[in-house]
Amino acid sequence: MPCKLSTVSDPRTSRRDRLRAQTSAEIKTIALQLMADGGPDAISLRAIAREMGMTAGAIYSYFPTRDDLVTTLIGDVYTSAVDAAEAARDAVPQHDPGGRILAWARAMREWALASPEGFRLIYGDPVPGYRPPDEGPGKEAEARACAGLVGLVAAAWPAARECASGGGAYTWADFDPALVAHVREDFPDLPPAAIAVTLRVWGRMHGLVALEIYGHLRALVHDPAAVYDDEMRDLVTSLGLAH
Amino acid sequence: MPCKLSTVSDPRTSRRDRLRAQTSAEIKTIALQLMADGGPDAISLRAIAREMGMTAGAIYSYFPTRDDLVTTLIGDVYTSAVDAAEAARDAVPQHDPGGRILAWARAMREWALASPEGFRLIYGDPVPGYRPPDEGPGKEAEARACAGLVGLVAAAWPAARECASGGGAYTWADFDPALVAHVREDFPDLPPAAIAVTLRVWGRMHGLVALEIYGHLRALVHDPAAVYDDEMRDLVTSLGLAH
DNA sequence: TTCGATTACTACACGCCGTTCAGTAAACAG
DNA sequence: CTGTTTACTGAACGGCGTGTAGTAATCGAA
Repeated sequence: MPCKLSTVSDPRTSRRDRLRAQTSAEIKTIALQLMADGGPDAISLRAIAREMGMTAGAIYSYFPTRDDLVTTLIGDVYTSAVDAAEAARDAVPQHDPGGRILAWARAMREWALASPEGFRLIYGDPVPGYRPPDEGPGKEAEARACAGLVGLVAAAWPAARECASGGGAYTWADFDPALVAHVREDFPDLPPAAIAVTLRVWGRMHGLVALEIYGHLRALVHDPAAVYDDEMRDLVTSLGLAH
Repeated sequence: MPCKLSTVSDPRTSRRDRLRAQTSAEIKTIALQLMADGGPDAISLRAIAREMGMTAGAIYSYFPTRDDLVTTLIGDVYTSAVDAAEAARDAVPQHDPGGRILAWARAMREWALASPEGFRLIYGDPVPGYRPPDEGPGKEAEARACAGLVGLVAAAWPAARECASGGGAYTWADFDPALVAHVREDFPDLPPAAIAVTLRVWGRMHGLVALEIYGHLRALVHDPAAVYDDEMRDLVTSLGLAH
């Protein structure tokens, strides 16, 4: 425990700063809790303040507007989701690229089912009138997710090339420069078509989960997990991997 | 033109009924217009009434609540989308099942791009706090869409069976009874696994479009259409069809 | 044609929301 | 101890969905 002798304590974390960080964290915690209870639209500054015994205006000392609070929440939630996916992937040995893809996919689906509001926050209309910013922790987490997927595709690449055949020829210029730079640094031998395959893999992992989360699947099939697993196994197979 | 002699005109469509239907249609038109301009959350009863030179309360003579209005809009929009998909499919001859699948998929994507707000209305959080009802024209349109997809899969079935291998065995009891009845009546030779394949096809068509509409793809690739087309061609191939 | 009933609509009120702003009291730095 | 920065309150503004009482027009039938 650090010394309590100095009334100023550490100059970088004064008492005020600590209280501020604590309050800021409490706001986010309560916001996530409200979202879990009543959906993303239940995140109202007044409700948060009510829960904290404060006034709505007080929150403006911490977040300049409600959308900024939501943006921060998206960053946190997205990061936790990608953490879960990476952990699940890394629990499968590298010599089983198909298994790593399955692990990633299942982790993403289970995360989405565990906190559907988080999924809506990231992949849907988060809240009325909200438009995601072009940068920030949310985009950073998305970049991590994308990089993870590229890694999965790269591990399957020699065989997965088949999957890309038939499509038009891709150039590096067809994709986001930042993503391209990342990919060419980590996987120098990968052709541009691999990014297209990665995006397709992403779409394939995303589709059934999105339908399920938004209630379009639940009424039609009793066990969406089985269908999703079939689909993901087919995906792995179509990438030329065994499982 | 029907006679204007009788002041009562047709008893089934009295003057009141005609005015009522007209006003109701105007409400929906303006709602769709507001949605196209400012997203689904721009559909506010007050804005609609303002546009019509009325008071917000007047709309309650036509729709018991705002969610009912949205539900009606979802039905209209979904129906128009399915109409477009069916028309595109039927423009391709039946002896080209792969082409019909491609046509359906492209029509759905183009419809979504043409009215992304409509897509969000159906496949996303339509408006804050809205929960879709268990019945109504929306569900009916969804049933039509599902039936259309089953038809596409059925046309590919002898070859598409491969796609279903590897997965667990499905029973009719695994799926929605209404859907099952529909399928068994129209395609008596189809096994239960075909429904699972249909749902997977749906998910595959949906995934990339959802990512694109919600802005997750646009930043990464310049031509999402090319990627989507690759994916759909791969889908057709994996169903054992040529294109 | 006239009269009672139905209907469309307005006006107003209630409670919710995000946001802003002047004022206050505490915590801080020197 | 003093002057400044900070966190917070309380009230206000406009907008929202939703009810409710009242009004004026329309309708069905005597």
